[in-house]
Amino acid sequence: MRLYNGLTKHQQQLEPLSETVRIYSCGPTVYDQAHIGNLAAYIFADSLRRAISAEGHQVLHVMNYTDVDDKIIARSAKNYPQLEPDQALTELTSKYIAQFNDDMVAIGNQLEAYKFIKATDSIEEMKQLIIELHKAGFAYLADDGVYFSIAKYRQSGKVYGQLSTITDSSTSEARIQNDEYDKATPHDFALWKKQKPGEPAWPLSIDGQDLSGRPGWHIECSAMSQKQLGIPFDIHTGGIDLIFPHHENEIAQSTALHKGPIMAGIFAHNNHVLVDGRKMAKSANNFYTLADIAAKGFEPLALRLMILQTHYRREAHFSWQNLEAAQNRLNNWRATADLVWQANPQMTDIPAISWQEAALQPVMSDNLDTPRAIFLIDQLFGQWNGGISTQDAQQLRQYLISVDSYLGLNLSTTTKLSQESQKLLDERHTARVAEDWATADKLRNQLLKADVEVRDTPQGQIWNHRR
RNA sequence: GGCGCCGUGGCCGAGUGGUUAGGCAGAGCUCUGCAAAAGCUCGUACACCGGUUCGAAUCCGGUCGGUGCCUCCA
Repeated sequence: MRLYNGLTKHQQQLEPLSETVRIYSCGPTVYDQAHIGNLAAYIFADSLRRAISAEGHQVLHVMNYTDVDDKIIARSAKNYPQLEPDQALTELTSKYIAQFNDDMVAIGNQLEAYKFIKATDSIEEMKQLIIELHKAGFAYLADDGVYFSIAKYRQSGKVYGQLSTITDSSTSEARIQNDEYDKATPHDFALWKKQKPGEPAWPLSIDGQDLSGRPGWHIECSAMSQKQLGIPFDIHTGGIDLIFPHHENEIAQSTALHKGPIMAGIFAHNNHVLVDGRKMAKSANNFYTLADIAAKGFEPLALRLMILQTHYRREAHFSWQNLEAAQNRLNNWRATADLVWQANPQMTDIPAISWQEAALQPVMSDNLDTPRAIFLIDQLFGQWNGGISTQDAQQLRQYLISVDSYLGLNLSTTTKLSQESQKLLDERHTARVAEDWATADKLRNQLLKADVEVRDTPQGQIWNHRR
């Protein structure tokens, strides 16, 4: 498996650090419905893990739920004013965690393949890390919380900003203006924020000071990844917008106390989903959710295919036309999948594109080249319009399993025709042989009502399930 | 302002020096009793200007346009 590493800006061979490939994916902040752009990041992470697994590696894939942060606190206070802050928080986050899990399943991600972890279940580890960072001189106390010192980090010989290649001069001006916190320097970031009135809080005391409050965003991922995967682990994923400051800060926190390699060997970031040329975002109010897609009659899996048709390092374009194209392609692929049940002994066709050429493994291990994989599938599937031979049908069954293992489109779940439908199909065959067109057409309509489409070829009828 | 990325036919999207990628959408034709996600054909794409080269969508320079991060963000 070759992967582009944001750390080195080059592709490299994935060489597992241990028997199990350890992946950490920055998960959702559970204060609202995920939109398509958010989901794209998880489709990417899921595809990556699928590909690594398919290569025969054991994988431990951890994803966090960020279930405490400023936005969550604000939203929970607003939605549940009658509850205590911590109860309101739990109420809100549990609702959206459930929603997120539903979305994950809907878009074809393998929920059972992840180890999920909530930030609020790792507060102790976060506190411990903060205390150690403070003890080692990388953190300092301020009026409103605990901060990480970039200067101290650099003094210790470590590099800050290697992912984003960001410099002091490039950020300082913009950041000072937005600086609401009591930082020593603009780059420094909060490890811990002291409680304000009406906010949930966890106890923390350093140097005898009561710092009760909540963890900063970045420390959550550092503590959770370290707890679940150790240091260093193999791959860290997230959207490109997480490169700075989130991942830079994670690296600093996780690396400050360690000698040797930094927190993860490979950082893999997916690009944005665009709408009308602009990044889909809550703040821009140009986002769509799975519910919006469903309302227009499209399936979440069509969205998955639409996302996968663009390489993860490139910007993907969301449009209804694009989604429709993906939905049609998905439907056509399913129709081909149904051929698995319709092997025709008369057919001797051998695919013009060989099974070997259509193998997904080589292209998927080439930096997760999903567009190429889709092209190969198109090539292969386009060959059985007149029917499929017994041997090809058998191989197709195997191929579908492979497609599903990589792309998660559930093509191999194709089901046999029901007995009733099969009976109608047989009757229609008889009617056609007898040139009783009226009956044949009637039967075709009956089948359609059972969501079975039929077409006639010189070799006989071919059916497919309608979605 | 700093650091990046991108610009291919209606919509996507491959293609890193030399034959039509492909999909979806559209038009026409054909096969078929009709129909069909069937077959065939078509629109002759590569932002612009230079340069390198026998030859560039593909390399180099510039121009224009778009956009991302720098603030919560997938």
